[in-house]
Amino acid sequence: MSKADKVKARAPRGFADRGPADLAATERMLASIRKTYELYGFEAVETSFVEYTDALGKFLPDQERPNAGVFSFQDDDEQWLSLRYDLTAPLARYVAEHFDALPKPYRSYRAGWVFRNEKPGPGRFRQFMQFDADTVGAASVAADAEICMMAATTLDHLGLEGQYVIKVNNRKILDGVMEAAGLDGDDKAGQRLIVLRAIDKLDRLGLKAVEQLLGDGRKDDSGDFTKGAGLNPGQIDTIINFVGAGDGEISSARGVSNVATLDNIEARVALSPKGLDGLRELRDMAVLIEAAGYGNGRIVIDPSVVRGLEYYTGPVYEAELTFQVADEDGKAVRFGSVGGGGRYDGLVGRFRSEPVPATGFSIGVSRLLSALQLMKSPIVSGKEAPGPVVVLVMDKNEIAAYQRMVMTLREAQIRAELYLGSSGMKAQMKYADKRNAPCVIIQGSNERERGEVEIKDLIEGARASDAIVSNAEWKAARPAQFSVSEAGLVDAVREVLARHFA
RNA sequence: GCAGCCGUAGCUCAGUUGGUUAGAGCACCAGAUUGUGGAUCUGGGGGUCCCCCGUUCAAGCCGGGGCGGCUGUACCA
Repeated sequence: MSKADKVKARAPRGFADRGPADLAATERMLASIRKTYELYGFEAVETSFVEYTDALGKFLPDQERPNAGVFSFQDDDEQWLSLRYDLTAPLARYVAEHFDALPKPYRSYRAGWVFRNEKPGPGRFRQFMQFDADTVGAASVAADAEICMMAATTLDHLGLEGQYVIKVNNRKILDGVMEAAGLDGDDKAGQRLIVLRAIDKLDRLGLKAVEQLLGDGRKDDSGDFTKGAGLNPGQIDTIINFVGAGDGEISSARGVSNVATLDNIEARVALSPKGLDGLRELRDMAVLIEAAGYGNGRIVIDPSVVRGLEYYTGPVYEAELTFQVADEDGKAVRFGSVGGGGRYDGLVGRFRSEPVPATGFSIGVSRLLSALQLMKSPIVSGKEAPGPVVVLVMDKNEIAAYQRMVMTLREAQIRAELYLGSSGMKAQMKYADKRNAPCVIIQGSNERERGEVEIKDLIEGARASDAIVSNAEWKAARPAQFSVSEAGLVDAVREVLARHFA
């Protein structure tokens, strides 16, 4: 078979493999998050990767095929199925399906993979992990406040204290502001969407760009033109005034108290009744947040937060990391949002006759992990676990004896393996080195006749090699190597391990 | 989707006005060392020069089209 006929080995774009170091780091991070969620009284639940597409609400208006952003396929009865694209819609399905059996309010958490068929980029994958917590069946903003505080606590427990901000806004206020700008009515729905998207870009593009996007439009660096919302100057003023109510400039409204921000909004914008309703909700939340001690910089009311554009109905939140680090090339990396959420009072109600209020928060696990890795957090960069002890095969006729040594080590709860390849001793040493083996066990005919085994401490040996220049010397010295009786194998290996991993 | 930049070995890249059999470093494998991971030296494997069409005596290099990657932007429910 010529090489041209061979399949090219490559992961599909937007999908990533994960090695042992990443897996261990992820596991440590997830354990910390899980512990916090449990502490807050949330219970675990898991739903399937695949849902009926209509349960996700992802059919296009023509009702014939699913939205392009969702991985979908047809069952043998022609029903459309989709890979879940978040954990919220499936939870709504789960709660509706088991409504009678669940305690209300129902407080649950879950971690899992979600899939989006979108253009991937740095830090953006088509398969990624989210870790959600939701309270279903509680209409009170106390539930929203609690979720925000738990998000803050979670990041605190991950060692990010003082390096993040949970930003809070309310979709009702956004609607109220747009109504105040004369953007109410069904015929202006498209325009409202453009306005929300423009506000959402404040962080990334700045105030000037947002103004352009609210007006005629904006030309970006590549020369590409984005059509704007076409608002008149008065309308633009109303929106910009509102967005700037945090600290008059941009989003991270540090130094401005939440109450002051709310007063600002009220003073600057003649909100509609719906907007005032949202404002009152945020005031209630601010009181709870203040009382619990989260008021001072950890949870901040920020008028520029928009979040996902469809199912949110009330308070929305976004967790943003505020520090900057440089990547391997020395370029500054902005993490942006590592999580977000909000109130979605209509989602469960799609399955039931009565409305079911709900609110939740979602952590982007993959993105948070890379942030923690770039800032060299101890949670993800903990000391690497030692590899297995490798028993070398010096004599292929004695494999049964080597296998017995492996079993003896395993029975003593020591990670161990027999070298299963076919190469010579040098290659076996290289193998053990690459496996991070703390030591190797060597028994050739000489040792066997004496009833002994050689133990070579690879960590100590590597250290000793620094001082040695010639290979002859290196070989002759056999650094960090000693001989024990076969019966003393386990004790000797334990001693080596204790030397390095006590 | 739109725009800009870029496609040569597993990785990073060199390759003259178009001219023999396309190179380097790193990585990998082996030997020097019949039983010792480092270092050194020697050797080796590995290429559809992204693909197709065209121009030419001759294309990695020139032209057209396609595909892929990166960046920005849009979309992100």
